[in-house]
Amino acid sequence: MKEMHTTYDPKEFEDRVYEKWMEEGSFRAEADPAKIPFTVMMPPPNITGQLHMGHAMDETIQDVIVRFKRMQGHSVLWLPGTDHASLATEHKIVEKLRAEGTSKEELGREEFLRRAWAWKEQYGGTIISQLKKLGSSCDWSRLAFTLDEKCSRAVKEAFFRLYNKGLIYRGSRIINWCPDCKTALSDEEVAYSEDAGNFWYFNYPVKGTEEYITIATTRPETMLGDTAVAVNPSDERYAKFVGKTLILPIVGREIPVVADDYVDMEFGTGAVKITPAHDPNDFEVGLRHNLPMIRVLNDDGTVNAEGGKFEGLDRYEARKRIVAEMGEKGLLVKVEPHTHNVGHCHRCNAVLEPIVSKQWFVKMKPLAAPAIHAVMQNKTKFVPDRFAKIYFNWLENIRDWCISRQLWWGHRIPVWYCDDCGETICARETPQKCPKCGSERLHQEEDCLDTWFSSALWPFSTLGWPEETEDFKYFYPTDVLVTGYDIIPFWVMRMMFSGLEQTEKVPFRDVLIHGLVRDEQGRKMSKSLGNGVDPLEVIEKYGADSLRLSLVTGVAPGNDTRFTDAKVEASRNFINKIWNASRFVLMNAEGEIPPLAEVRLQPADRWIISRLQTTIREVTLSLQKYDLGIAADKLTDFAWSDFCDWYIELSKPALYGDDAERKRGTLSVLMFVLENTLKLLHPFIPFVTEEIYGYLPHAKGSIITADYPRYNTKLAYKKEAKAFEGVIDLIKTVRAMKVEVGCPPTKKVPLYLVTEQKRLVAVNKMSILRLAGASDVDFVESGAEAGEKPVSKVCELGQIFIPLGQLVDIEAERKRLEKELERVIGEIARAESKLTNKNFVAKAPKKLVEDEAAKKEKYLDMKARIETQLKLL
RNA sequence: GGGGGCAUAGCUCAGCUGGUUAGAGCGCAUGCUUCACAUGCAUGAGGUCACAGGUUCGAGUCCUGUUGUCCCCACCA
Repeated sequence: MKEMHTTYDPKEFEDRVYEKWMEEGSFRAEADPAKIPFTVMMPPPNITGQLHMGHAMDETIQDVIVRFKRMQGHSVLWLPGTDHASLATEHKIVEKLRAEGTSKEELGREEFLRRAWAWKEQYGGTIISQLKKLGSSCDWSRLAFTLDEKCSRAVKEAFFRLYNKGLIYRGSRIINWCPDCKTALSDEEVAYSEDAGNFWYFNYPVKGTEEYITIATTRPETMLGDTAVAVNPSDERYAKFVGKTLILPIVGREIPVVADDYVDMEFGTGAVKITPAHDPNDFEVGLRHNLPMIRVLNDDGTVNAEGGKFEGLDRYEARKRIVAEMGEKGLLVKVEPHTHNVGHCHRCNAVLEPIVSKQWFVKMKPLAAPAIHAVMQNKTKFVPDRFAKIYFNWLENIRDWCISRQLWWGHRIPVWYCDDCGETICARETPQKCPKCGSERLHQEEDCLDTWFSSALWPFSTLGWPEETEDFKYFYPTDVLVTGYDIIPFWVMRMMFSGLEQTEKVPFRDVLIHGLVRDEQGRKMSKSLGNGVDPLEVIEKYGADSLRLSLVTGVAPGNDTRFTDAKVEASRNFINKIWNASRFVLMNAEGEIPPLAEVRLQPADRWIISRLQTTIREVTLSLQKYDLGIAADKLTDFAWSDFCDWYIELSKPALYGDDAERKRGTLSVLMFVLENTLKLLHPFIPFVTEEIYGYLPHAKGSIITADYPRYNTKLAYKKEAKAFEGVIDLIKTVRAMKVEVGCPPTKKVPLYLVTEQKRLVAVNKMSILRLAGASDVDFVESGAEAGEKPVSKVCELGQIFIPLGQLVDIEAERKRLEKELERVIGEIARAESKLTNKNFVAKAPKKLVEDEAAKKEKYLDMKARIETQLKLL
């Protein structure tokens, strides 16, 4: 047999183990009718992305679930992929081109796309290799990309269907425009932040009078596009002006004063300049009052021809000059500092401009309704369910989705226009001629679709939809979607309504939501703060298993968590423990080890086997509920405390003793428990468990495809396990007594026991001596037989006496006993108060009442013993 | 303005549908170099579960309110 290294060294085997899994095809999914499918779609990371801690956690959670289900015998498909991330990627490539001294306009669409694909080939794979480092057991043979042929086909199909149902339309509306990226954005892609700015108060002269109306604005440059001033209809201050005409300063345009409820009398001056082309609210006012819309900004944020002499200036330069000119004209009343929420581009952080523009939209109301119902009817469940509320809140307040982007890297909108008759044609394939006039002079819509339009189809586009492929039939709908709460509006919601609309099924049964990984101080990890921790560096230092375990322990679903080195270290220490415990078992494993069924089990054996069964049940239940943190907690507790600290220590007398049969029996139990523990641990720490599994003499195949342990009632040994807890309690009590009286732990002491469990103690005598640091155990009827000046303590098995002679400080011993007595009396009082409560006895479950009565008896017995001992002192 | 989270040991956090003496890790104290592991072992100190009410035989857990704190959405030009 190969020898295990003396220390746990993940670098030595992690890559090798992953290679082995790949070679064995362990991740490959098959549509096996004999099995129950279990499907998870990986949230596709952006091809531009680097693996960050958020991914690491998301991936780990999925991998734990997927490995668990695979071991349970499901036909598991975990489908990986990447997102073309149209805006993010295009932004990157544009920057690269700029550095090379060229631009996308210069290259033209075709050449630009060629470069983009080349870029994708070169860098798009990095995140994939990083996922492998983490141990992700996804089916790489099905690797998808939102811009590949399969997904593109689905996108066209979905668009086509929505268009024909009238759920996609083109129209001029106020949208969020990024002057840097030069594209429209959806409402969800706007990031608001409180920015310091100013409030400029301007006087607008009333035509033909000496009077003015004072308005306040945060964006003076938009005045170039003002087409009215609005006041509240019930505002008496301005009643006389309604219907009058103002002269827009600088521009000289005559604009009306209109009355509209939208205006808040309390805010600012109570008079609002109206710029319908550059503000969503003004846009609405403009529609109500039939105001002209005058767009004054170009796509790059400079002033256009409508701005007269300001044409060509950047918006901020124009702002400065306009303010200056208003000042010169004596129309600037005052300037106040003012912080307000400003929308920024999700991608490049530039300040967005609301601009009226012709774009494509998805009509949301008809799509949102079924998505709401599906969750209400529990067809899809959020875990934790509080996120359903957030989901509802979003969908109930949803507005139409702007899906067109003025970008090239993405799915080009499948719409063509006829150059002759102007007909709009939506088609799956490029049409040859206009169906209306027959003209062959057609040109395709220039715009691309929002990246999220293709992501929304991810659960089924990756399976070949709209074709009824084997994969689609077998693996769809998927079982669980794992993602962070920040993605609900972008993605979860859109997959839900898209899935329901296109496939008439919910795309997933459960949505498992996790929180954010924060830094040590609880701050969001971000590029600008530079506080992000690179998962790959952590893997390099501690191994992937340690990182994985640290990311799921002590974490509740949906809650944020902090990443600390200390946590990873704790995980590493645990894994090292497992490594060494395994090494211990294997070092002692000599000769033929009989299977568990052929072994006569000792009380300690039954105890650890029982504990294992309990752990199997608890861990399985927790994992089924997606309580990974609880599962990991129970598991580490069992493995470290019960197995390593107790059972292995208990096993040593047998292993080092002369009784060959008992030794083989103990080895059998050690091997059985170790193997099962490794299996339970495998989803969390796959590499090290696979590596150790390879050393087990009985193990067949790989642990990744082994059967997950099942709770076995026959091995539960509930009563015996409970009885054995008494032995553990005895050992702990003796240890504590020795420490309390200052007896050196190395000094072996004789024990005298008053107990009714003589057999149990006798059978475990060697272990008790070893673990408690005792020289001998004798049974007595009372403390009087326990030699000179014994200290005593009651424990579950009865009462322990240790004659310590000189070592004992009588006064200290009395105090100790009195304190103990006090505690016991307190417990008796507590139990009694419950038992004398008629309502408790009548209404509480019988079991609880019985337990309470038993407890009282136990404490009464203890009390009597302590009192006797006090008298003896 | 709307929605949501959090408040439990010095620190970071678990605690499911109400029922043990409220737990873990780290830290702290004390003691252990024996052959799996000092990335270890043992023992221990440390909590009026934010506050006030309520429901209940019974509340860290459910309800109402208060305070503090964080997040998301909307947004006053």
